[in-house]
Amino acid sequence: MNQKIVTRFAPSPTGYLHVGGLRTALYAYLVATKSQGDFILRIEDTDRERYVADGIQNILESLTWAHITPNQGVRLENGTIINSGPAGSYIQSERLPIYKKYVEELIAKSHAYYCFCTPERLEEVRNYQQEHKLPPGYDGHCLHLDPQEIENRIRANERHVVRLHMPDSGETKWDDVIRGEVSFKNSEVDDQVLLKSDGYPTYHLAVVVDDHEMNVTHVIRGEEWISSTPKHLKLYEYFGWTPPAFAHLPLLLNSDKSKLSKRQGDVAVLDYKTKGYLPEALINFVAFLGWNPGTEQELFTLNELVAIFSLAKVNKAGAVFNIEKLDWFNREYLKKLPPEDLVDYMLTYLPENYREVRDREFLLRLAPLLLERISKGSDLSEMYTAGELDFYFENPSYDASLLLWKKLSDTNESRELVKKHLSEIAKILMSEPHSNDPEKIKSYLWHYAETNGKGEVLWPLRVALSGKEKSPDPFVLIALLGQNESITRINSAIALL
RNA sequence: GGCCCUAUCGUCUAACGGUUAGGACGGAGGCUUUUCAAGCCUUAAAUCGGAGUUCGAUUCUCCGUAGGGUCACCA
Repeated sequence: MNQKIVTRFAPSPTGYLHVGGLRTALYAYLVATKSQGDFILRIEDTDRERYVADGIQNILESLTWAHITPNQGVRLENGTIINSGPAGSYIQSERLPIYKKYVEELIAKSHAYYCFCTPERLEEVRNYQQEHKLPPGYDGHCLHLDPQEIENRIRANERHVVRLHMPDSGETKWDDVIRGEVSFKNSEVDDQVLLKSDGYPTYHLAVVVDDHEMNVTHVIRGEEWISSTPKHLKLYEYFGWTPPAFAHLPLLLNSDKSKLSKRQGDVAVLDYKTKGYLPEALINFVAFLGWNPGTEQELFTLNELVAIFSLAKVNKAGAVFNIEKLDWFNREYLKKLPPEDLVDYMLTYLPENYREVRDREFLLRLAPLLLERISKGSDLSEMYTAGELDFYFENPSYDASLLLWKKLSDTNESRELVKKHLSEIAKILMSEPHSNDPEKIKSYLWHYAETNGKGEVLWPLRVALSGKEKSPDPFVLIALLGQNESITRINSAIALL
């Protein structure tokens, strides 16, 4: 691929970055990076009412966490927000004069016109159209205003907007990278507002002007933009610009197939971070929502995705965001974590004081045991809350009857038998010369268990060590706890019986 | 309602117009086993419906149906 591709991700800072946005950003990043082109981050903050103060921060944090980093426009460098590139500012609210200039050009060419209609009148028009089942859209009321009247009303400071003048015949079509040819009749496209009465551009104007000024070659965005693409195409035509390629991505869906929303689970990227999903897992998962490599490989690093990704293999139908599959990806990536990282990961989901109780060596042994039983960090927090983790850090307390294997009835004879086994095991553990050699100990214990009945020996031993009905096996626990602590726990069990 | 988009297992998806319609997640069963987890093996599960084109449609066309998107001085 020798064409240098320029893509952009252009969120508006109205809250948090959600996973759908993450996928859009990912695809745009992959396509640009693959061609060694530019991936721009632009902030579309032309709606002052929905503006959220730390919106930009949240977007950048989310992308940085996911390793999707723009090389132009707004980005994070050493924790501070920078905004730079050949096009000047990449925050639209700082580009107002540019939009104004282009709007004036459009008006001069009669491709746009002033409109003085009040919100109330527009509301009435809408209601009328709805009642009479007419196609919706602006009725052209201000299209043919007398130039002198326009001038007077503007001079009188009457509130006004500027609208795009769509032709009433013909059609607008384009060859969508993902969907093939899409076309709309011009008469069915609304005379969209381009410049609002507060002097800010609408999305439709700003996106076209900026994509052009920033040399964007591929517009990669969600399917919800399909129906406004004709307006954008008309603007390119009116300005005499070559339009970029358009790729409209399939939507991400809730399990009921509606557009992915907060109601049915987490949608914010940082929520997934908080829950303990690894960025590699989220990225890998989200990459597969609407795309596949055409092979049976499912695990890809970001760089591998860069190498193999292609818009040509993106499919058209919406994709349900299936958290179970995400969990699987996360488990796969958890398995790949180096031991030290695993400990740090585990520790962030356990109470502070837990790291004081045990030394690093112990935690290094513990982490794989725990991580094998969860999908994500928040599962650990839940296990802790449920009291399932305490025995790793302190002597467990439990009912003596738990020490009896299911095949033994709770009689004095049984208790004596268990007591005998535990005493024998304690002896084995205390005896030299196999101290501190888990493998040696295991072979001795295994031998004892095989000759005396595995269930009758191993079950009470495991319970003595864990105090739980379910836990890792006793050999693993002895290796984890060490000989001395194991003996202590066994003796406590004997005392219980 | 107008316009637009979409349609393969429950979910993500694969299949030059010719396959026993494949894989993954999840499910079920089994092996292993003192319990749990992991691992391994096995298994159930899909081409929305109807026409047409064709020797042959999951695949191409049309019509239905269903779902979704969009119809703001929001993006």
